[in-house]
Formats: sequence, C-alpha cells, structure tokens
Amino acid sequence: MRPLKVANPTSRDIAEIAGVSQATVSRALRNSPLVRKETRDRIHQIAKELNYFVNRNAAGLRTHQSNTLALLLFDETGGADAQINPFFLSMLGYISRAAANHDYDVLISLQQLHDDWHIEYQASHRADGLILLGYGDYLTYREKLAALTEAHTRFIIWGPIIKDHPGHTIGCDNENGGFQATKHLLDLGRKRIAFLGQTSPRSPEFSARHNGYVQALFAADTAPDPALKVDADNLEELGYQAAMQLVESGADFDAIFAVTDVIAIGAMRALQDAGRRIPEDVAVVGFDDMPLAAHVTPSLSTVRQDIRLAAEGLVDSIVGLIENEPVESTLMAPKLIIRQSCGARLR
Amino acid sequence: MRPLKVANPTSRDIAEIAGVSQATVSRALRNSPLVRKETRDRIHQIAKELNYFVNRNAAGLRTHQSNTLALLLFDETGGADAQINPFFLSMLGYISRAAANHDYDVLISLQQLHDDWHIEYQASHRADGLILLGYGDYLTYREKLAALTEAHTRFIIWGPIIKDHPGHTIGCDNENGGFQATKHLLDLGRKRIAFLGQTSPRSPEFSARHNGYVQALFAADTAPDPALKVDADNLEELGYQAAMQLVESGADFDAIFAVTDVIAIGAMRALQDAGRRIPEDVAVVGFDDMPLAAHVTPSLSTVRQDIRLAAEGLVDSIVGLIENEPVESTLMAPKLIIRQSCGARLR
DNA sequence: GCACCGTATTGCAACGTTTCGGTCCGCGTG
DNA sequence: CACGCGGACCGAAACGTTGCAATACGGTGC
Repeated sequence: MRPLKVANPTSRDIAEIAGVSQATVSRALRNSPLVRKETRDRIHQIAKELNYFVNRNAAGLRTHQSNTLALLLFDETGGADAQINPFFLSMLGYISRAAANHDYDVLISLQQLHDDWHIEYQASHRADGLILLGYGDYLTYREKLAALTEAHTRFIIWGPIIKDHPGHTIGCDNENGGFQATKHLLDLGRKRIAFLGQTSPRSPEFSARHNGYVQALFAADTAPDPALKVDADNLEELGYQAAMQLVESGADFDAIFAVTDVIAIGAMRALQDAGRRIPEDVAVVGFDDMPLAAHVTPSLSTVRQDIRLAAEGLVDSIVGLIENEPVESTLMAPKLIIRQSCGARLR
Repeated sequence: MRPLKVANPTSRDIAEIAGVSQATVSRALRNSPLVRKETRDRIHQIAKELNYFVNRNAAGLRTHQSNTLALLLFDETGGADAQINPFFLSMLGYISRAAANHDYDVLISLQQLHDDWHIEYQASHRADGLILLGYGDYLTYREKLAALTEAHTRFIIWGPIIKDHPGHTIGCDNENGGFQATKHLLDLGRKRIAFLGQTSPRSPEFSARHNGYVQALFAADTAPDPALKVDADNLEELGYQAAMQLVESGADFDAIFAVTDVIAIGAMRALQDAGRRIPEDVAVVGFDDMPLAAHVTPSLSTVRQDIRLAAEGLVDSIVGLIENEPVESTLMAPKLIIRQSCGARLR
C-alpha cells in the first residue's frame, strides 16, 4: 500500500498508515523509549515521506510551553521613525543564535516604555520567558518589572544590577569600565580629563561609569573638576553639542571620557570642527565598542562589553529560570580596547 | 459575589463568573455583534480583573493561524561569531514595527543557507508567512525557494527581481542606483572611476549595480576600464584589500564607486593609509546608507535604499499573501545621499 | 492451572479556543 | 390564537497533541 499524500498531514494520518495508534506516533516522534526501535524508525520514515511537522499550537496547548523567548526592546531615544540603537541590534543577533542552540525561537517586540503588553507574552503562552533589553528611564521601568513579578512571569534583564530591583539581571561592570578608561588616560599622562554624559538616578548605568571615573581620579590623587563634566543624552548630536560647549567654555582639558560611543563620536566631530587634533590635543575614550567605533577616524578607543558573552548569559539564564533552576545575577567584566583616539600608539 | 482570583484564568472561568456560557465569552472578547453590548462590557471587565489573556496556542489550534511572521535572515559572510550585517539588522527593526501595526509578531531566525528549517515554520503553524532577507548565493538560494513554493508556504523576498524566480520579491532598483552614483561622480568632473565589488551570477544585486555603473559611463561616452574593476566580497577588510590593490597596481583613478558601504569604508581606510586625500584625490561613493555611513570621516556619500519603506512593503505584501490578496513584486527607487566623500561640497 | 511480571502498545481524556447549528423567549402580525 | 421572526445566548464538536491508566501478551515460577 503506497502512502497517500495528504495536504496537511497530522499524526493521526501517520498512525493510520503505520497501523499503530496515534499516541504511539506521538511518542515515536519524540523518541520515547516506550516505543520499540523498529516501530519508531518506521514512523519516522513515514513522517518524512508525508512531510509531516508537529503542529506547535497543539503541542503547546498540551504542554503549556512554546519553546519561544520574547525579546522586548525598550528604546526611548527617538520616535517611531528612528533607527534602533545598533548596540542592541547586534546583541539581538547573538541572542538569537544562543537561543537556537537551546532550541528556542525568539520573538521580537519593540516596546515603548509606556505600553504594557509585556505581561501578555507569557500569559498568552506565546513565550516561555522574556528578555528585557534597553536603556530607559529606570523609574518607570521598575514599575513594569514589579508587574511582571506579580504576574509570575519569568524574565531576565540586561542592565545594571540594582539593589532590591525585582528580577534577575545580567549586566556589565560599568564602574569598573569607567575606572579602566580613566586610569588608562591618566597613565598616558593626561591630566585634565573631561566627562561627557548624563548621570542621574534614571540612568544608573551611566552613573556607575561616572563613579568609576571619579574613583580613578581619586586613586591618582586628583579631584574631579565640575567644569569638566558636561551632561549629554545618548545621541550623536548631543555629544557634539556637549563637546562644543566644553571647548567654548574655555576650560582646559586634554582628554575626554564619553559615557557611550555615540556621544564620543559626536564629541570627536566637534573637536575636529574646533580644530583640536585627536589624540594629540585631546585623547578620547568611549564606552560600548559598537561596530562603528573601529571605523571612525581616528578609530575610537573604548570600553568593550562582550555582547556575545552577554547574550549567551542572558539566554542561559532565562532558560534556567524556565526550567526552574537557580539563577544568579551576574556582572560581566568589561575590557578596554585601545585604538587611535586615546593616543596610546603615539609613543 | 467577589470574583475569585485564579492563577491562570481561562475563558471558562470568566463564563462562570459572568454567568454566561463559555462560547459567549469567546464572542464577547472578540467583540462579536452577536453579544449584547451590556454583556460584552461586563465580560471585558471581568477579564481585565482576572488578568485574563487568550491562550494563543488554543486559539491558533482552532483557527489555524498564529498571527506571526517568521523573519529568516541568511548571512553567508562570516562564521557563527560574526556580527550580522547591520543593514539587515536595521531593516529588522522596521519590519518589526510594521508587523506590529498589522497585529503580527515577528519571529527571527538566523539561517545558514544550507540548513532547511525554513519550511517548518509555516508547516508547524508557528508562523503564517515568511520574510526572507539576505545577500546570499542565489543559486543555492533558488532551490530553497522552489522547495518553499512546493510546500505552499507563503513568503516574500527582499532582493533583486529575477525573471522566473519563484515567489514574490521586493527590491531596490540597483541598476538605477549604480547609475545615479556613477553619473554624479562624472558630473563632478571625475574621469577615472573605479568599481569595487564582486559581480557574479551568484550576487545579482551587485551585478545590477555594476550594470548601472557601466550604463552611466556609456552615457558619458566613456568605456569602463577593466583595470579599474576590483572584485571584493562584502567585508570591510576585503574592501581595504581591494583599494590597496588598486593603489599598488599603479592604476590612475580619481574616484571609487563601491558596491556596498562596508566595502567603501574599508576602501577609505586603505586610501587614507596610502596617503590619498578623500575627496580631493579620490572621491568615494558607496551603496546602502548604513548608519555608519554618516559618521565615518569623511562622511560617506552613498546610495540610500529606503529601508523603512522597504520594510513596510515587505510586511504589507506578506500580510496580503496571507489574506489571499493579489500581491505584486515591486522595485523601489534608491536615492543618492550627498555627503563629504564624493567631493560635491568642495566647490 | 494460576498468579504474577514486564514490555509494547493502546484508548481515553484532557488542553482552551472558536464556531456551527441550534434553542429559547418575547413580540408583532394576520 | 397560531405563527413567524429576530435577538441573545447555549451546547457541542472540532483542532492535534500528550499524559495517564489500562490492556494484551508471552513467559516464568510454584
């Protein structure tokens, strides 16, 4: 008897052809030892011939899981038209790969911080767990997280580890990164190091980087000079403005530590427009090591967050949570990447 | 009677509380006119109080759809570690937004061209349709597409429109883009324009750009000089090598049209290392307008593909296919973006 | 001959929706 | 008063899978 081709075969069709019960087919396809190897192979064979694929909705309905992770990307800067922060985008790529290794799919969802679909993903059984990614206003953010915990949603956050913050977190040791960057500039003989970037309780990551900066100065018996600190949100244009402001203020400075690469790149453009040479007159170090950093001229020295490792950590953790294993928040060590803009290669 | 809170409420729970049948709840929640407004509101109210969310697996099982689009990203260049092409990543962002507007979720999947999960997504009812994104080897690619058609999978491709190619396609008018770029350089008085990039039947998009280049030269009564054409795959390093090779060959050239921004950026680095000034000695134009392009020094003139529009087009089309509406392949007009590297601003 | 055992398999009952075909009821009409 | 009709709701049948309890069966020990 030649197996008849069916448009959308079900496990029942296979059962009929194989002459076994439908339950046996299900087990066979999932390689259960409860089915004799011989039958199992035969069933696999038939499934392949019929082009059968398990209906994930039916399976999910039964098992209460979806083998899917929802990746929620919060991005405050810019409106609906804006490009998404490339740093997060490349993270997304690695997350997706890591998830695939654990047999999970990734559902992406761009969120405005004020919406609240976030709960729905798990409640509707569309995803088994959530990965939250984004620089955002942490005060608003926090309420969301509380709501998630309340709803027994499993989630993991990329971001700073904050005391009493709900949920598990994987983040970069921002303070250490700020310290490394600043110490490096000091070691190169720079004396007057400016800090560009916003520091407020709303962006604890940036505050931590600033802390590291201050620590390094203290360690070198220097005090931070308020005249050398300029606030700037995370946009290239604002980095430009901040550096311009610094130049025009007449303040004396021979280096800049920018709290993100985006700001650093804006600042470099401003310095060039103002006729300052990089790194001879002003050394610059950024933070993040976004793809762009290696390609600007001069290439940007920066503090790298190993996003590939971070992505893998995030996925491991959320999968751990889903499988009810104990998971701990982690702080990852950043690494200073030396290129041209810091002037280390001048010697 | 106070509604009792249930851990994972179902529509049946709601029905019980509301004192109606479960069927009515389903209808009410989907705003069917078959339910009196008053009852409908009451049911919505209760659902909200219970924190009820429709179980998508059950709904999908019944309706045979998932309201999800699978985004398959093919990326040949680079191994598992490599960064994903940022051009596609930003496209992904826009696609995700556009999909949200149509009430679709987006499932991402990074594929190696040689795997063949692609069929599974629709067959397993995980996605209603596929969006294919990627520069790849079109010969291999083509077989995949045939398999998809065979399996009655709905899909839409971002890429070149090729005669007899299976499936629907949305793409950029690459030839026109190449023409614009080259003509612009000619209009600026450049006489010896080099072309950097791979052209083979395996990458028809790049070939089309090259065609445009040739057309523009002909239109200006010039013939393309083979000595000014250097092959390079789409990696920064290879762009660097290609430009270096051109310099070292001693060939006379005053402009470069690079088939992608990535190559252009590598080429610019090489030119700078070789002591050629951009744009004074050599004008450079790229293709894609990736985020990086605006920020390299000098900023890169390039041909922009409006990826936001493209993303919306892709989503509109795949949704159309899903809803059995007629869909046509489209060619989108690219736009020349003038920055510093082409030298137009020198005057 | 009977109780008992392990193995290979089976049937049945969920899982939570959506939807098709009713039913019930009140009202207007001839 | 019989009848038809529309509005509001209900019951039950899918959908395709998986987990659980049950069964058939050949063999073994007493």
